[in-house]
Amino acid sequence: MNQRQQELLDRLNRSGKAVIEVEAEHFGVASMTIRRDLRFLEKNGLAVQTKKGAIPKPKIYAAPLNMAEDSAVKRKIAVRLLEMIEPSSTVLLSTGTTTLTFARLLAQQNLPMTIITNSIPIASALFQTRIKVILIGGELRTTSLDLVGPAAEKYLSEYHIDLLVTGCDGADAQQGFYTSDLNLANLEKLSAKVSDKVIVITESRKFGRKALVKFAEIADVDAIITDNHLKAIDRELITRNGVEVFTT
Amino acid sequence: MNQRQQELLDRLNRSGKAVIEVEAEHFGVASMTIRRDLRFLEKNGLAVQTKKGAIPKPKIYAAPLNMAEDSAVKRKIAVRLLEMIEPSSTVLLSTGTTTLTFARLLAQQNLPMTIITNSIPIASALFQTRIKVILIGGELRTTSLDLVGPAAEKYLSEYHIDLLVTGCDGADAQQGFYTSDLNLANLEKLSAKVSDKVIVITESRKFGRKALVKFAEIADVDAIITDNHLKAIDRELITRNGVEVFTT
DNA sequence: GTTAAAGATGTTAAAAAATAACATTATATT
DNA sequence: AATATAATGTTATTTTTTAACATCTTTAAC
Repeated sequence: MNQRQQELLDRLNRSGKAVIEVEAEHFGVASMTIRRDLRFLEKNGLAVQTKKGAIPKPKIYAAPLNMAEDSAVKRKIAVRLLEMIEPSSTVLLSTGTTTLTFARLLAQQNLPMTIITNSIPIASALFQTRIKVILIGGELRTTSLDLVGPAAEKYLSEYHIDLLVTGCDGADAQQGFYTSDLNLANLEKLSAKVSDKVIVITESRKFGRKALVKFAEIADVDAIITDNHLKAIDRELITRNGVEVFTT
Repeated sequence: MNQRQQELLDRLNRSGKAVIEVEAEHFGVASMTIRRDLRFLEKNGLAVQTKKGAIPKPKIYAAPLNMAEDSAVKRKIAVRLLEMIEPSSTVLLSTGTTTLTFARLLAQQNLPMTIITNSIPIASALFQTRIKVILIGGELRTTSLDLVGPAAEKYLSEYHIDLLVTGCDGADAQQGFYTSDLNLANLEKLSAKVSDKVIVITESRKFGRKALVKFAEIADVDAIITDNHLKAIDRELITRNGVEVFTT
């Protein structure tokens, strides 16, 4: 990378964008030269070419965080859960999109509490709040920004948790809760074991969809928070197990 | 925003990019329609139009993340370090801006190796590459997205590392290396202990600036990689300790 | 139900931008 | 200085984007 390319990259990072004609003027070179420079920067993962120029390459870790948009349904569930949280308690918040929505809500509340999680997006969402955040170490999954594996389990086994809050990929009112990753299922089982109380938060549409691995029986949990489209029969089956059901 | 635009945004966020012709095909509409949709998404701050399509709008995150831009000096140091890395080795990459620059370089190379780190940005930068990433658990610092504390130390103490790569906040050619956080210093000391080899990468301007806590003597490290503005006297003092110095 | 209006989508010609190919200039090497 | 090599500039060609307008769809009013 030559002097001009470096300065171009610096200007790009400083201002957030580069316009070919403007840069060609600034450096006193042909626009073709700037085109070649931007091509070079893109090739090296430092920039992304846009319509008439380029922008800095979006940092990789930002993208997955943006992926999980908060849906209206998830936000309602999160608000319902918030009412049930004891201030100053220690909560284990497992990876998932609904739990992430809840974490974003918590960040706004800024309560003095401790959150333990295996999700990088959740930890990031709680960054620079009054909440003390402990991230469980482990192997980074290639499918999502969270940590699982034996090391994660070992790490977690030394904690004692007041409340576990987790989501699920699938649920059945008689069978229990499912996730699509075996490693994650193991971690979830252990999480429930070290926690005094377990709450599952999930959209009602997850009911009837079984995923790869079961990580908990219905009776293993203390409460389920879901939206108001939960079928009456499912609700009946759950409460029969002594599990509380809260809807939005 | 209509149904198609919603789904288009969804696909955009999921895959990280949208190509006009591909999307037109997928939705069974004219490419002009997708152009109009992307124009709309850009206008609403949800996407940035690129050469033949668009990417999701890079969200600006907390200041500490954005400040860590790759500078030309850091990139040169990172390139120099890359030449010295054994493929398939296990490297402990400590938190820092220079180490983050190196991680970004590594992500482009996509070598089959294992990286252990206590930095969330570093772990994220290596997400979805062939590199196996292990994130050390611990307490999230409020000043930067990394993990420290007794739990982190306990976690780390069970590993054996080929090579530790770390930066520093301050350095002195006679006294050693400094950082501004006591917890981090403790972790750094332990990191050096569990590693066969230690390389410090740092900009030469850090020399002569002492920070709060010393975490290593000069003689504790095997090599230092810095830029070519390192003073001759500093270089002399370092090599006298049997420590190799590489400059860009 | 009909009809007008507004909005969305499709089509195509014109404009703009990007590329490729080659010419020229600068830089490095011997 | 001669030569090779790399970088930059120029321009013709191709591709992409835009703008303008035609057509189709939806909505709302009557």
